[in-house]
Amino acid sequence: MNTESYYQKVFDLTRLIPKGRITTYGAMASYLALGSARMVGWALNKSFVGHSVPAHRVVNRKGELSGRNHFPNPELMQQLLESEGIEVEDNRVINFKDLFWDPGEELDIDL
DNA sequence: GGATTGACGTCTG
DNA sequence: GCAGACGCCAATC
Repeated sequence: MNTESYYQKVFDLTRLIPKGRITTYGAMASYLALGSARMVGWALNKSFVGHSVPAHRVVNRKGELSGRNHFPNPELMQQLLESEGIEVEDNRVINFKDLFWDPGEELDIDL
């Protein structure tokens, strides 16, 4: 059973995001049955406190780097995404729909 | 203890 | 199709 807090699940799921892929708050919230995408954002906000989580791979429904402002450096998030081969323009992921990773398809990594 | 905010999403107009 | 309002649940002030 999961004695961990709901954000612990978010941390784990966020770490499972394959490199070069991104996901949305709503997808994670739906998969983890949190009830609201805001809970995911809340969890990731604490993720920086003693938790190394690739939160830069998590964007909103619009593929927008909404949380970049909460990073140590706003440009860090975009830089990390570009470093993984993700194209980012105007704080938004270009091939967002193509790079979108669904929590239920975590086995669809490779290729 | 109450009110507001918060890395969002969906519905209605 | 775009804009605005409401809803979610938890944490912080």
